[in-house]
Amino acid sequence: MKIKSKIWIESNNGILLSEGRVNLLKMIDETGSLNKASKALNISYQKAWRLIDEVNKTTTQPIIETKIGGAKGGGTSLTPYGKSLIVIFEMINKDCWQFLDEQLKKHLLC
Amino acid sequence: MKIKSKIWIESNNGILLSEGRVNLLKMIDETGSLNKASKALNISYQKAWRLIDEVNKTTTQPIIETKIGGAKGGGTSLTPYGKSLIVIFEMINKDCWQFLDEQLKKHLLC
DNA sequence: ATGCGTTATATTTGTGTAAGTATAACGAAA
DNA sequence: TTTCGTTATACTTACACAAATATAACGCAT
Repeated sequence: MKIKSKIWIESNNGILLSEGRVNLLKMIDETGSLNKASKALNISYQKAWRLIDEVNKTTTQPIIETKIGGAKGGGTSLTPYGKSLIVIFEMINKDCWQFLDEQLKKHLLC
Repeated sequence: MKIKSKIWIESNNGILLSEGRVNLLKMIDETGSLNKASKALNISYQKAWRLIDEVNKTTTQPIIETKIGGAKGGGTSLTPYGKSLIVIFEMINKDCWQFLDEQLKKHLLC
């Protein structure tokens, strides 16, 4: 018997952050490329791009920087703001899980 | 900017409770019939039945009692255990929302 | 015994989202 | 100026899941 949750943060322009998006951002940070990140997460580049595009539309400050062309073809990296979003989301998510586990125990739902 | 969540409780046999299932249980309690409850929630009877069937598979104690046939065709009602599940789930859900709102404020994610 | 409204299922049909395909643009380096 | 790996985007196809359809079973009441 286990309690689970999915949390996400949205503005009036759409979804800003969810678990999948945060995973993608983390992978971009690791690989320095949206293309590599999508392969690592086993999703299509197109889907990854769409997710990031949506995230971008909801924020005023940019969360990523992209470079097109060049010797290495280009790349994508996170802005400091983007990195901070990951940290905050993961903290809230972790705390939420802990909170829910406590609630389940408290109400003895077994 | 708003934080949202979906919570659900699952056992090793499948999902026990989620928001949709709780709504359905509440409506069954109000109407005394799975058929009427499904119409009230604007979902098909088949979907409602499937949901309830899954819930039943995850619990040892029964959460509903069904009657087939008879003058009024039959009906479905909640057991005391079923009613208590609703109360507990809604309490946890409400508390979770409040918790998340506090978290969002705390981290000033705006 | 027939009708009725319900529960209980299987089977078919639809639909919305995910996946796949295709292609343009870019710019540093050789 | 050609090559390369990437970002960026449109368009088509596939598929899982929801919805719809169909039908059986049930048992009280008339």
